[in-house]
Amino acid sequence: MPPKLDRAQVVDTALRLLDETGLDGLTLRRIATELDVKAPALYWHFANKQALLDEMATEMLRRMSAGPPAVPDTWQDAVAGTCRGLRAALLGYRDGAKVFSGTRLTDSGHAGGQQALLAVLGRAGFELADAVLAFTTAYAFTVGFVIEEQAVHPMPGERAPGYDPDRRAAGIDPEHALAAAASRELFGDFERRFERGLAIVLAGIEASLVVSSTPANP
Amino acid sequence: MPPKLDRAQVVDTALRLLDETGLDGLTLRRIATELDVKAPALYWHFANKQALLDEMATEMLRRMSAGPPAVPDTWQDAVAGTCRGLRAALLGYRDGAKVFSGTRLTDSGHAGGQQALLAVLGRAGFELADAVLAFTTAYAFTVGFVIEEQAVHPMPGERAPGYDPDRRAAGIDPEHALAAAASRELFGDFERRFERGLAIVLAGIEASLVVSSTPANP
DNA sequence: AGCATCGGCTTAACGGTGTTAAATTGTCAA
DNA sequence: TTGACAATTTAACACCGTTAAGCCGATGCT
Repeated sequence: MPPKLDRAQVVDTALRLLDETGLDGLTLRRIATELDVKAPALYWHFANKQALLDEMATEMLRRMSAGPPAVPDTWQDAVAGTCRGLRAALLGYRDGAKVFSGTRLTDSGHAGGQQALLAVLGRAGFELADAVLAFTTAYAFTVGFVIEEQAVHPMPGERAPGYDPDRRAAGIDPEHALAAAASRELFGDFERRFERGLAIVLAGIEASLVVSSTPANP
Repeated sequence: MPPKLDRAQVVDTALRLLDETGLDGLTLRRIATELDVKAPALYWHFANKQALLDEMATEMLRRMSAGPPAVPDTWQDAVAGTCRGLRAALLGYRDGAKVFSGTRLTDSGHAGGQQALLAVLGRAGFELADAVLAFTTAYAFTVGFVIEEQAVHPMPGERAPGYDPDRRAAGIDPEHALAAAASRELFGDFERRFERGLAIVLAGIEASLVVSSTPANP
């Protein structure tokens, strides 16, 4: 019997469904139905649901690295490019950040991208430990940022209920005028805020870790 | 009939149970049993499970702010103190970061802490927008960091299965020697890495946002 | 005092979930 | 033709969040 299913196809469908249903609505039965198959069939290809989610997260990253390698000129470009790519990958699917942060990556294929980034940092004069510290810091910032971003914007464009900045500000004790004004700032313009936050992290890396002040592009 | 239950007590028990069972194992029936009550009773006090989780997250933060106000000398101390407090609060419970990042805070009580932090930043010469940017960046870093930290250390002290650094490194394509070496760096010494990452963010804020170099306390 | 109100809980049940065991089908090799 | 084996279905289990209806004890009104 020519197998109807294979792992890649399941992952693919599951990712497509994720956008429609969200992580909570993503059930094995629903995925199976979409594949014209009964739910237990999935257990032939995956040990359990978590294994499928892991593979989904891995596939998300794989698609992020899919583009042209984009050789960067400076280590700043390399780190920023990786972070922008990661953010784009997570924003590419509803609840992408939550799926991602809840899983263990199954594939060490992304080691390639990591390797390239570390190489660039090394060439720019970073010790290995410093390079790791630098990119994990930028990475943590990115994941944390997108998690909050997707809490407000489940999908790019649409806005989650209950996250209207003005309503939110109105609910705050008027004694805390600053916090109220801030909350208005908090829920908009994620694109810009991400870029500025990223710039902060890069500046911090430069200020804290770059020892030999070799100019990036002599 | 003197009510057996009240909201605070439910939240308290749920938080205690969270440590034992983890977020996945935290069911309404289990919480109810622990309170010597049947599951539907909880619906008298909470609209649904999500509402309970929201309140749990809020309570976590409330306990973080519980300590002495800790008036900081510099804006760096203020931001760092807040981030350290947040990390400690999230690490205080198993899956704390996941619970937290999956919820909308119910209480604007934490606006007080926010207010204080913004005030310190304002006094240090930050525009409001810059102050917000600064602390949200530090905040995003903190949340992202702890999420990864708790994926490796579900509870402080114990180590998640499958996250042994050496095993992990061994699984990596030997072509990517850098990445392999890095992965050994990646899973240890979270305390130190957090502090260094935080220092990076602070340095970045200083380099990017501090315009008028007025001393913090004139 | 008697009666109605109502807060706070229980019992019973619904539809749905992830997961397992066993039976079933189709395909290829001997 | 028969047997092995991969891939799927059928049936079922235990448990989940949630809702509806009923019960019981306290409280307030007349």
